[in-house]
Amino acid sequence: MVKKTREEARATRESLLVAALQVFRERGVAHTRLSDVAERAGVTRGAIYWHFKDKAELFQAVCERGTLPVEALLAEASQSVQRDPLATVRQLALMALTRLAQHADTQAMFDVIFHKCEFTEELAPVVAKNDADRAACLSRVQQLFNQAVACGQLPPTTDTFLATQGMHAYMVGLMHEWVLNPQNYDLAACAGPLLDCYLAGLATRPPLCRPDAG
Amino acid sequence: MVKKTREEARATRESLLVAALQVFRERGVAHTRLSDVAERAGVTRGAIYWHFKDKAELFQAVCERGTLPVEALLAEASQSVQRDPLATVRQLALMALTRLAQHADTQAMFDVIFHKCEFTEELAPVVAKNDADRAACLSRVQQLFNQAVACGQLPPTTDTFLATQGMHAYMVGLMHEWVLNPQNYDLAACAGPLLDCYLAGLATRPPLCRPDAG
DNA sequence: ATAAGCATACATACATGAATGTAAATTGCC
DNA sequence: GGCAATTTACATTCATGTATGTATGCTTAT
Repeated sequence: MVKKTREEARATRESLLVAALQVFRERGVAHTRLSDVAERAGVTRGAIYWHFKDKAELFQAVCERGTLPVEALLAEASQSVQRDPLATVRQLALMALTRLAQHADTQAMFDVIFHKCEFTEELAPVVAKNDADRAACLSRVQQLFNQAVACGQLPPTTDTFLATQGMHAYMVGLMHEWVLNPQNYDLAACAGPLLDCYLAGLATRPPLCRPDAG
Repeated sequence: MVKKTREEARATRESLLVAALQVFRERGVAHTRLSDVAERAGVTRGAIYWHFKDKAELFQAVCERGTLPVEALLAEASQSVQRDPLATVRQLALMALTRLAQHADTQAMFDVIFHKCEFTEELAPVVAKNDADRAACLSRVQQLFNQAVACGQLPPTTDTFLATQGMHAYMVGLMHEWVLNPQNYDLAACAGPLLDCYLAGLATRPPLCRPDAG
């Protein structure tokens, strides 16, 4: 039973991605053998090498499959000029956290990325993509914070660069830690209050100093 | 040249830990060959197997060597009953960030733990220790937040559990991201303002709701 | 429309190298 | 001289990548 139709081939590829995500999460990326992934997907290693050059490319595909929808969200929100920039930031962050809270695959993704993966030279392309995504996201958020300053939602002395770094760190930390133990608290329910807390801090006591700013 | 004196043996062990930290950072823990560590330390693999059972034990030793001083800080601060609990939290966090900013070995440690390491079953003891440390830290911080509520520094309706989760996430995120690119901003200089921002948020709009709280 | 031919989507088998753990050998301190 | 500290040598395991096999879907020409 070889040579499937095009649709079946796509299905095989998809099941490989799903299997890889699972096995990566269980064993860690580096310790994962492609034979395990193949077995989980119900094929042999040959199938993997047909669809992907090697483990790195497989991992990259897994990552892109997971981050694609989030990026779409961000891009969508980046289009329009917002009347309420802070609310936009809040909404974006809330959507990201909500998605994480509700989507099992997303949890698996971030678990792998945060705790089951070594970012070494081998995964250079993934690292580069991560960096680019982060930069784009940070840049967009800082834009929104700048707009927030402009329309009086944030104090005029706000260092929006630092505010953005803090915001991003907060998000990363929340996801990083929550994924470790999803039972710890109900993220979907608490995301709003958690975000509002930081945003309130920004409004009342934003970072001002930045001695090394260029 | 074999059979060193006790002091020399200790020095060998120490240099192995240093070498391991470096190589772990460069290649990632899983991809590190013990032969590389040995070479870096100027010995052979045999020396490693004398001092440590295997790579996991070596990694564990590296971790404990790095987290020991931080734990000491926390333990110290946990002793005294503080008159100004929020300031204590601030000071603890500030010390952690400052140490990270100034101590190259600490940067290497967190770089490894956050980005160059897969927490799989193989490293179960390290994971367990991490969990215990985190739990202790969170518990201590929540105590302090409770005291802060008691003495009016935080609103009486504050959900100190969530506040603690947020605080911890913030710290983790700051370290996680800053270590990726220490040139990005001067952490030692910005840590204070960044912390004050979140703490101000806690004071003005702390998380209240927690539907799933037991 | 259909048969030939080519490309596709895998499976199987193999060769290779690499890292590990251990056992034995070596040397020098106490 | 016995043991501590380390080296050297060895056996084994294991995952990888590749090369080859193969059967089927797809396409084109007639």
